[in-house]
Amino acid sequence: MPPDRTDTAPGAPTLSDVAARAGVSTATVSRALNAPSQVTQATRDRVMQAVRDLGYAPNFGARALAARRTNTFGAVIPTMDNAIFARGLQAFQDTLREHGVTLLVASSSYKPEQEEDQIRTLITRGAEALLLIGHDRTAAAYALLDRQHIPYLVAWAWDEGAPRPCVGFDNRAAMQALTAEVIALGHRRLALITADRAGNDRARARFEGVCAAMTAAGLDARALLVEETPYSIANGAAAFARLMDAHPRPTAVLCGNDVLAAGAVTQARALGIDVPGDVSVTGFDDIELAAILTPALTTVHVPHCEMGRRAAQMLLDMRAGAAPPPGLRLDAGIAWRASLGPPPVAGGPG
Amino acid sequence: MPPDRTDTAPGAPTLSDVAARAGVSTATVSRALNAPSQVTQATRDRVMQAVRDLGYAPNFGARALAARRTNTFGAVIPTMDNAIFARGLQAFQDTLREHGVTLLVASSSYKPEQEEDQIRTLITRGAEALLLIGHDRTAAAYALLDRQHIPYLVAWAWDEGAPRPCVGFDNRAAMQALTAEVIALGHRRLALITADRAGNDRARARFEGVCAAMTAAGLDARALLVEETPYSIANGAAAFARLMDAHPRPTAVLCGNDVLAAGAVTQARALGIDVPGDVSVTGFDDIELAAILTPALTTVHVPHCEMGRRAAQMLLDMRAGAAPPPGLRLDAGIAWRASLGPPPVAGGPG
DNA sequence: TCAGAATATGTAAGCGCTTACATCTTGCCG
DNA sequence: CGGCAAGATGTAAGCGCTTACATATTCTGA
Repeated sequence: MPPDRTDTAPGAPTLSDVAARAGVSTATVSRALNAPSQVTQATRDRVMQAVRDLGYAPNFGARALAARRTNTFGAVIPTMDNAIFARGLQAFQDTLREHGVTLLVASSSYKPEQEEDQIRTLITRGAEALLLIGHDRTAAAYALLDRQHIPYLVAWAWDEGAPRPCVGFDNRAAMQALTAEVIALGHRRLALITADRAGNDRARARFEGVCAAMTAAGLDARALLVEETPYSIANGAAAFARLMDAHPRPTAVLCGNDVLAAGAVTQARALGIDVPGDVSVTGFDDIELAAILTPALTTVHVPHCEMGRRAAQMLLDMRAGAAPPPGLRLDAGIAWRASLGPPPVAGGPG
Repeated sequence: MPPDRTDTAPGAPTLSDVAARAGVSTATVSRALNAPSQVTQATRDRVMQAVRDLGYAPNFGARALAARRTNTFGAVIPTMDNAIFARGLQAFQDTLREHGVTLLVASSSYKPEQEEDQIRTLITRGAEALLLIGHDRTAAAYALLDRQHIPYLVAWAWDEGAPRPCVGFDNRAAMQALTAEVIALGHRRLALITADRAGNDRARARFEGVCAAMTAAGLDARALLVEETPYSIANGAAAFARLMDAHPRPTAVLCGNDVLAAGAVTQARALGIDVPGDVSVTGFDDIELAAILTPALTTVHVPHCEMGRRAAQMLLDMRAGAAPPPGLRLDAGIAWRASLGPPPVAGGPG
């Protein structure tokens, strides 16, 4: 006979409430829930009925504590404000779910200390593996990850000889390729609207890509006009406005991502500047927004979904004890749309 | 002297590892972490040093189990794919954080069974209160919430005499007001692109608002062309294309939200249809996208931030034992932009 | 019919933490 | 200088669950 606790439970129902109601032990309830095949059909039915009657929901903390596993992964992304990480993360999550793993997402607002905090929070909540964006973070954050023996993977960035497992594309090479196309169209006076480069290796790599392309084409990279501002449409618009005050004006404004580019394109309209007739604009990321802007944005296409899927697979393997895999490089191509064209003849009114 | 456990801990460091290293008991470590004022400065320093040395991160589950509180709230939103809920949720989260509460977010993909699942998951993970979107959900979901004694709040919807605490705006009235303006501009042939109305009381309310405005203006609501499709830009575009095949064509296409409207506007351009010259388009929600579309979208402005803040405050009060508050009605106005104008003269080419 | 295998269920020991309570210091006052 | 309040720290009992192990119970074949 199962133990018959006093049934004056005032709080939420627990396993033993269910056990009492079903007339079995807590062990049997636990098995009925987690390993149904080990329990008689009849018993199982009784247990399930009790679960339903009581509106029982297991206590995750207690379960994790006892079972010493959580089936939970974590991801810390810089921001949820825009859609940059949305699609990749969705694919990541979907793949994890197929393997019975829940994803917890936190955001760092591009602040290193906050990222460290969020990593700690996710560990605290039982994350068995973590997805992180880019390589830049505090030594303390890496130390914490090591001390806790948490497998982690850097995504949205692939670098030659990176010392950590990573999956992504070569930000530098992709931006260099796009810039080379811009230059090939005849543009000579270039500008870049970039996110803050401090603490953001992807932004730095993209900046370097622009410089490399200029140098390779025989242009002076020091002549690149640079506006640095946090990612947002409004900031992109403001930065674009500042660039249009330069003399001579740039004929092409490269943007560190599509959100900044959206601001640039919108601001161009407000200023009565034709894109791409007067000024060309390019983005980076190829989020949904890029295609519905007017004009539609020429941008670097990032393989969001594949990256998310691969990241999930790699982390699952690592949790299972696989050796840290080598970096996985994915291709980022160019999505050609309307916002990029040749410069105005005679270099424009600048 | 504190107990000196064997220090061959292979896994992540625990409280007693920290205690051993600092030369104190686990109770003292716990206090140093949670109630620093109860511990001598010297002891506290020693503990903190040990925490740092070991890379200790507390175990949330164990803590929740012992302390019987989690300081965690949950929210189940229909989707994270688009930005509809982003701003409100951000405000909700920010307000909670000010009060030391962490937010866990889950999404239901507009599926009732999945929502029930997610509610259960959040409860399982220790949510002490829940934010839900709209009133429509399974009886089982409500039963579960009651049985678990979880305070919850319905947001993004306010209804006359709703039987549950809610905070939001009157979807029906807002859509009716916008439709009345459309009609006042001279439009007579109206169409509506709406999300699936089954299981979505907001979508139904908005539909009813359109009908009510038509009836009030002496038009036959049965003449309203309705396209029902899940929220997405692509679906909005497809629905718009179908509507443009109607004879006679509608002169105004109302959309159940801004995402559908973005699809409609984009598709109009693709079809060579001028907005608002040939056809007017309106949205609902006033997300960031609305302002940067071409033409910018006339839409219903929703007080996202205030709603999020108020929701947080109400739920915090409820957790503290306050009686369920009466529904809180916020105002939703109209954001006038370029996509709405008078119908073409002579009713257009339809 | 019965031993022994296979299956179903119960018992009870923690998982890592918090906290009521007990114990030990310290400081202060008469 | 004793005694006691106040403060600092230690002890140990669980929180709700899983799971190794022990204990029925049923089934199988000779």
